[in-house]
Amino acid sequence: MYNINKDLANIFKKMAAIYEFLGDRYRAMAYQRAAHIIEDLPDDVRNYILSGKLYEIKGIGPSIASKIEEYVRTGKIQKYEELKKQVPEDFIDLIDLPGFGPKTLRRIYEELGIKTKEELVKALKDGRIEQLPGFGPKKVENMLKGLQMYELSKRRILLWEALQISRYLVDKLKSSLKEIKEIEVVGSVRRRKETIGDLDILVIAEDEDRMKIMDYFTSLPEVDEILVKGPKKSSVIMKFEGKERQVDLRIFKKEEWGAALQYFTGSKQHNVHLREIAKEKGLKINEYGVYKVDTNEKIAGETEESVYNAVGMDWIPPELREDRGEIEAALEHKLPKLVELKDIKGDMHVHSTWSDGVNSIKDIAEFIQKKYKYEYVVITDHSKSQRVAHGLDEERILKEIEEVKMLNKMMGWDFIKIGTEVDILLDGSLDFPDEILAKLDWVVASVHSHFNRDNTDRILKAMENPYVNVIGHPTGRLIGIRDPYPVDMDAVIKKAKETGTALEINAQPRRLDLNDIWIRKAVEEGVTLVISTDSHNLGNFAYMELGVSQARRGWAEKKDILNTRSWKDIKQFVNKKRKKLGGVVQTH
DNA sequence: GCCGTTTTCGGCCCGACTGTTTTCAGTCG
Repeated sequence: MYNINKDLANIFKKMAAIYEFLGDRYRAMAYQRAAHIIEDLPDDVRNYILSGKLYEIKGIGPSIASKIEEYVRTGKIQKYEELKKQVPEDFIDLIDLPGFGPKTLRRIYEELGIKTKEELVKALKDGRIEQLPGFGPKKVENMLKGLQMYELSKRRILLWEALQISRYLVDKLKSSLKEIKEIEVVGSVRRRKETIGDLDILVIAEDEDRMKIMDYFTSLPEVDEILVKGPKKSSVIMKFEGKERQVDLRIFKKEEWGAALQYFTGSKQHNVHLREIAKEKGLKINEYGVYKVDTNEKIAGETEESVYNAVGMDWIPPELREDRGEIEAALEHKLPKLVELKDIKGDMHVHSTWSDGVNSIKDIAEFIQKKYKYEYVVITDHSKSQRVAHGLDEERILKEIEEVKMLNKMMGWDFIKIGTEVDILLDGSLDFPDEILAKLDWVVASVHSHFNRDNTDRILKAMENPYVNVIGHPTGRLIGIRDPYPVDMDAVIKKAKETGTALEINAQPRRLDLNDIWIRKAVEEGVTLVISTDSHNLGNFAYMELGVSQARRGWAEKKDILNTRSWKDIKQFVNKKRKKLGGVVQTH
């Protein structure tokens, strides 16, 4: 069964845009919210209909629920078809462009009769729009710029790239300006979302130093264009390796810092929900602090903890701030104690020169021991079906096992563990016979072919093998490049629990697979997870940070992540499954 | 269109900056 949540979310987003154009702001907000909710659902909406739970979802009322049912039944939403006729087709997308709001577009449509993007560009250039009352040359210029940026502004960058840029800018600003007392990158970077649009930076400084900081910031060599420049906020377009990014800088006072961090970290839905609760308690939250509504007395704001505490909540880790239940949990003091990078004891999916990695096993082992202080590393080279990756056949993997034994002897202890990333073949069988798999410490099984067919049965069958310990990158997606292959993840999660197989959180920046939604589902079902870097060179080991933040976004605690445990415990995990499914138990 | 241990009607987060204005609407995050 194919997941239709995304299709529905897209329709509701478009309906929201149309309602905004029509001037029905609040109805637009309702649809926008519904779109987000549906996108975040861990299950196909059809399952919610079947279980009668659709009407229990907060934010989905009778009207939107009936539209969801209509779409499931007929593949269409009649109301949407009617709405589309009331707005020129091009305008639905234009509403998202910088410089184009609903009011502006509406006037251009009504007063000039413009219906397409081409006509719009023409009218902007020949001065017709500039002559409308309330419009002027600057506004027209900004609209043209908005159109130009269309493609660019829509493209999001990977979290990893955003983190590199963020850290560079923070270092640069902090080391160049002693006036900056504190600096932090906020927004979706701080929440560790898998892709990032703009970068938001906050600093603390004295009032009299503001303009000096803004002058320095807006004249950095990477700045391509200044969009906005004021004493409290500046906005620029920066160019990094040919790619354009919007970067915002805001300056606050020390006593406002916590409120500012909270406000600009978002997400928007999280903040709206938080403010609603504050309001119920007679409080008002803005980016400067928390205030009593009746007396306007400021009661919190210097630290983020004080802001959350003021409304009766525990501090919420940024990775959870998506309005997916964290606010309710914080009110009840039931937030999870999330896994941390320092909890990680080893990496369990690594490629060496034996297949398609660039470093020898010896170099990998020495590097990891020195830099990461792990207790173990598992080498998991490809199996023979992966010809392009120099996958190993039976003969070569036996030699690899010998090499690892030899290296461990040299190092004086069993730091290196030997495993494989074995291909799950089309029929669900594996690319190595059980006799080989039985000799290994750890087996990752992954799908590397036939991405278009339904891969559920194939993966379920692989999980039934007593030697398969974890499913690698379970959905096969590549962010921004390839959608997940069709797979019933609910069934995979169930089977994982049943068979004692772990699921991987692959930390490669473009994979981050499982994603946050599926991690949460797996955690709820009590499935064990493994965070692995799938490293192909020494630099890749740093991706562990991304895997951990993704796990945190999925509400995972230390106990949910296998590689926070010692190797003794991991061996127990392996043998438990082998025993249960009739495999040969590891003794070494 | 959604929501409600103050409300089933009347709200729906809030402030900065810009561009166009002689005091503010529109946009943005």
